[in-house]
Amino acid sequence: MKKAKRNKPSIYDIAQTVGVSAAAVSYVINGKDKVSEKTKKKILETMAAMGYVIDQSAVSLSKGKSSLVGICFPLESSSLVFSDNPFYSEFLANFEREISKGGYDTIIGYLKSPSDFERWLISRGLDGLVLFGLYSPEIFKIIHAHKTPYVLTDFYDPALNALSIRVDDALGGYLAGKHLIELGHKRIAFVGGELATSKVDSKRLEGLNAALAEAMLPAARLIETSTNFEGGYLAAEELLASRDETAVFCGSDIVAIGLMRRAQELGVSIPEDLSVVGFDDLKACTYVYPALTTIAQNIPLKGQVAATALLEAMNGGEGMNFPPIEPRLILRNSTASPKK
Amino acid sequence: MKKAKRNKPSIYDIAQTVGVSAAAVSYVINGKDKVSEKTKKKILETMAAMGYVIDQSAVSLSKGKSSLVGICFPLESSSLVFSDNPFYSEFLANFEREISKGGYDTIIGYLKSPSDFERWLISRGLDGLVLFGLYSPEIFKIIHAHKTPYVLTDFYDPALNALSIRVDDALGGYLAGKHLIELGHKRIAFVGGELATSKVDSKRLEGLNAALAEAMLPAARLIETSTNFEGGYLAAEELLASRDETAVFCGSDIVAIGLMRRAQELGVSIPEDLSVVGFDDLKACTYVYPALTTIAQNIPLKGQVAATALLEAMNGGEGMNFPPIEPRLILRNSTASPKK
DNA sequence: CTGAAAGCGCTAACAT
DNA sequence: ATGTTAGCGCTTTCAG
Repeated sequence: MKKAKRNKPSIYDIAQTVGVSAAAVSYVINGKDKVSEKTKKKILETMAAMGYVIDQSAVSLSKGKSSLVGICFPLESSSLVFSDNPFYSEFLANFEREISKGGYDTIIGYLKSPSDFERWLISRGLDGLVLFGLYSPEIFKIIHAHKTPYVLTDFYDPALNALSIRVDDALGGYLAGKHLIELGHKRIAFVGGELATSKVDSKRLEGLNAALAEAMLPAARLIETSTNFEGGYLAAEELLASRDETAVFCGSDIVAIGLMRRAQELGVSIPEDLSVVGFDDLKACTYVYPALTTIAQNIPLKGQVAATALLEAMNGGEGMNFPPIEPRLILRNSTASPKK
Repeated sequence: MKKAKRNKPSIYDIAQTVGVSAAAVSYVINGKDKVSEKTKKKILETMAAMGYVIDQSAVSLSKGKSSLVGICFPLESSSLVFSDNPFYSEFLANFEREISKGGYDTIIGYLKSPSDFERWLISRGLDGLVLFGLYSPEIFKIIHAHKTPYVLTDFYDPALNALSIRVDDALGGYLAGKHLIELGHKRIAFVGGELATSKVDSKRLEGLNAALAEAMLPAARLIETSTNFEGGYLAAEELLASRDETAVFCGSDIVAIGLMRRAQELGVSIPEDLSVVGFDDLKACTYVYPALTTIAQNIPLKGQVAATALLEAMNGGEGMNFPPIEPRLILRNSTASPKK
């Protein structure tokens, strides 16, 4: 195979012009201090002069380390989760920025079949993985077989002793409940994803019910829907069919936003007729009117912590489980005391 | 360097168990029909049986082709453009899905310094590039020096004979103006990014003014701001300081959303007191209340076309410039006839 | 139709 | 402190 002549210089080229061996160049590149200051300096200079740039493929082949991490999004109901819920892109932006400090590039992927996943993981020689959502045992088997460090987000399976970045969802739910109760609400609904598959939402509901119980109030009415705008939009109708509740807590902002939207179309005004609180603290919370009161899970921090944890894991540092991120209530304008 | 024993099989391993040479295996992998059906079949079978997965680093090193494309976002004012404007993530989602059909993985990056950019481009051996925003001539020099195919989005420099994916921005502006004029508005404002750097917004304004001129109406009042929620939010105050205009056309939905938000806080109701139309057709258009009337640029299509064009370019197919995407008006609830 | 072997750029023993 | 050399896994002439 012939490549275009005179492309980029290799370590041999620079070694040759400096008058040393390729190994010497490799040493200075890798910071092994096996080279005298003098030659090191000369090497560095010629590298700059000749515009040397290391070839990652070669490094990868030689070291078995790609400096690539994969981030894998669930492929929910064949829609692009990415544009479904801004949560993902906000997370990605912050994760990427942090992991790049460690010299890693991020490659994105969607979860297709296990065999596609394996091909993706192996052929690229991914050094680490970030996984969103739920994955089958088969997937984990693959990951374990290749000993790839990974971090899970919002994962709750205690059987799996894995790094998991999450917020204290139950506390978040509790906070939301507490806030609504203090405002004087007695009947509260919860709108979230299918509890069977969304552990996160289960926890959030749990927290809400704990607050309710503490105040001797009845447990929340539960409405399950899909975790996106449309889900919230649809749930609004079900919620408003009976007007027993004066407040609703949604498992995600995007659901809350959809719900508010539909409620307004149906003529119920927020927060006068209905208080709503969300969870996540997306940017979009301030896009809507009234601005959405929510439980912040500090997405930027989450992205950053995930990166830090993964970096740690890839450097061999086992254990190092990060404590859950503490959620907090962000007061905006979608909640108020009930009218009557 | 010793790697953990018995890791993944190489073509040698599979060649050995089949009883042929490594070359034969390589041939079948690459679909060169230089191998008899019989052996080909046996090779395929053992590959499956042994769980063979090709190593991209090796391929990349050998062929000088990484099967990786980079997508580069501007790093505006040190903020994460990604969470600033959902446009980017919606584009990315669709681009990624399409390009992956061609066997490419997408690696994301932000534009840092030219030398960082070069390091990124070269060290990963990127096969193609998608560029958002404005780049210095220096950057293009680098790209050209390495002969990397690329596609630009929303780029208007005719001097640069490059693949560029864009919508007909002027037509979009015209459509927006026409709509507002037909509604009976006589004084219209335009809120967009700095025209000096945003060619896109210049074109959109141009189109608006063309419609205005056609109707013998005065040109639009121009308010420049930053292209994000905060920008629109701030612009609202300036716009509403004088109440001469009854309608406003914003260069991007995200700006329109910020503007609407602030306007509502200031007590002006939309569309009764002020009509607003955006540009992009983000999902978020329906999150807000009233839902935003906008000029759709069909983001999914844009992402898809960008991928197709890049695929084409990477396969040597030069030229192939795609026609601009045709924008269309999406009627929602943020526009109405002026009151008086 | 099949195999041997050189080479892609870099790393890491193992000398010297 | 520096050089030699054998891979890493795959592709691709060039010979059979």
